[in-house]
Amino acid sequence: MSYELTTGAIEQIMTGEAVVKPVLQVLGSKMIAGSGGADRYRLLLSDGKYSHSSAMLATQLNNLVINGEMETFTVIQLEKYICNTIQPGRRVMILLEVTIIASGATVGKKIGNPQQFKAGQTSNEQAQSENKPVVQQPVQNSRTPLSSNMNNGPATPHRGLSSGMKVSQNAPNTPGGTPGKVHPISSLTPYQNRWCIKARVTNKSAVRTWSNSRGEGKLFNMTLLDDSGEIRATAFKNEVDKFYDMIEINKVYFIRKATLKTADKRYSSINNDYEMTFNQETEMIPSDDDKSLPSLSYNFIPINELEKHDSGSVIDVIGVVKHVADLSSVIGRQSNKEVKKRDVQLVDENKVLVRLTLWGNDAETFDGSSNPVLVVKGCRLSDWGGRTLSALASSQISINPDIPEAHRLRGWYDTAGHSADYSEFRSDGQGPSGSGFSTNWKSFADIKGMAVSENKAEYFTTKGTIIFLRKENCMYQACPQPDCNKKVIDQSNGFFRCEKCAKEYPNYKWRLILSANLADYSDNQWVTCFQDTAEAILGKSGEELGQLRDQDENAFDRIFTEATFKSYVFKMRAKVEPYNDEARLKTICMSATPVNFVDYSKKLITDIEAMLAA
DNA sequence: CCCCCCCC
Repeated sequence: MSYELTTGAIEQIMTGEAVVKPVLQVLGSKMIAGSGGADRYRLLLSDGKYSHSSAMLATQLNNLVINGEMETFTVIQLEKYICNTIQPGRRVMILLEVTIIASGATVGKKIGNPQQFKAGQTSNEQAQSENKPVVQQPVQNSRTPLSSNMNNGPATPHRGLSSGMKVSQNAPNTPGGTPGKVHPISSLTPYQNRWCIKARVTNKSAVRTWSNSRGEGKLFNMTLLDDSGEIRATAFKNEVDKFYDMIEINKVYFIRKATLKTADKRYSSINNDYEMTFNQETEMIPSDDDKSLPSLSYNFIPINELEKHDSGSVIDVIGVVKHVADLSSVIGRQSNKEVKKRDVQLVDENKVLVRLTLWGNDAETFDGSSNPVLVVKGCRLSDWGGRTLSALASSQISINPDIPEAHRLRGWYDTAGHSADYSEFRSDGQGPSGSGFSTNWKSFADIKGMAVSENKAEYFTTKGTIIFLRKENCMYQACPQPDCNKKVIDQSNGFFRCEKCAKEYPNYKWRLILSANLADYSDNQWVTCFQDTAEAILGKSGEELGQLRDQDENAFDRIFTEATFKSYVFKMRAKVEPYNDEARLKTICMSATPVNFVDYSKKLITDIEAMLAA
């Protein structure tokens, strides 16, 4: 098998031309030790004609080298890169995203007979000597909305790079700096440090304080927008004092000398791969309002496309409120506090319905009569029951906003949408979702590989078999009060003391807490079964088991033997919890239902069909 | 350097 490289790409890139997704071969890599674990890798790349060693791997891709996926002779495709001029005639490529086309072992040899590329060996080298990054097309594409059909309104400022890259307005002279050119937000990367943007502040959070094992402090976030894109910025401590009061939502500022880093999509819906952190050097200077700067930016995900996005990510959504549930409340598992909630159903033209949960004040004050158009900027996407949405404290919620998308949805709903049929998300391919039948099929291996985030429980369903039940300590003497299951202390005088009720009782009840090792097709897992599930698995009540243990040990043992190697559909709750300074996956079995083989076979057939279609 | 956002 031979692999074709993009011959001539290195020369083109090094002379400032944008080459879209070139295919190159790795001929070597070298670690450049950095401070504080910030090692970088420099690569020798070849296009078959020329080789060049001025290519740096973005640090988030370091693992590719560490794992050996970039060994010598590997053929790669550059999905995203930028090329910066360090000094006239000296360019450095930074690889931001690569696809491995073929491993070094598979290729096994150097392709072609590449010569070392030297700056200045071509005629157009002088054309590009400005210190301005040349960004190749796919970088720009990555910023265009995923939902183009819903993003063409004037309120969404995602223009092409050519207009975004215009360098027309000068930043002001400041005591601390020299005049500079205004850069588009979309061109900012962690790999350049001399830039100035002119942006409108479209959102500004309250000041928040934190305190954790790494320290404490205060911070606030803001969103900055220009006609090329948007970026999230965070200011901490001193910078909060310095900037918080002077920053006003909707005003325009020149900003420079902040730190750029890779954005974490779990925490924001801002359409940018990077985010900004203010530092002691950062300058933010008010400007006259520039009416050419847009004032709103949404990256709406159509409801039927929510499945294409990662569970846990933060997204923007727009829909008509088809149904509003009554206000209700739940007890937070973590906080143990009561929280108000309200579920609404959102629909759009694609005829898919999704549940959105509003919390706290948003839930209490929400008026969904008259089927308003609801816009939520920054709500969390979850895969509970297929796909559901949950508003966050940071979500910006707007009812019937004056934007084109909202007007279009209004017209559509009033004419057709109100009487249309909608499909709902479901993760199991069977049974109506939203009717307490929600299922999130995942294997034990899936869950272990997901690195379930702390504080957030993952609910999932798997078909598995009991392979071991621990008889020891599977039950305890509990407080006889109906709602108190606290363990009692035997006073050895015929009374049992409950510390929670601060009372002594002449009796107790048996409660089960059964450790079980379950196996599914992928892996096995120790799980905890409390009263109801333990009774279901053992086929005996806690009281019966308690008596049996004291009266007939053989019969007691037999119950465990007989319960072992039976299969069930298990509903589980998995969560990473700290345990002696280490994070452990704690899994609780919520229910164990005998396998309905007709239903389960149907599910398997659906899964197989989906695999074949993919 | 935050990043919790709750329930099934």
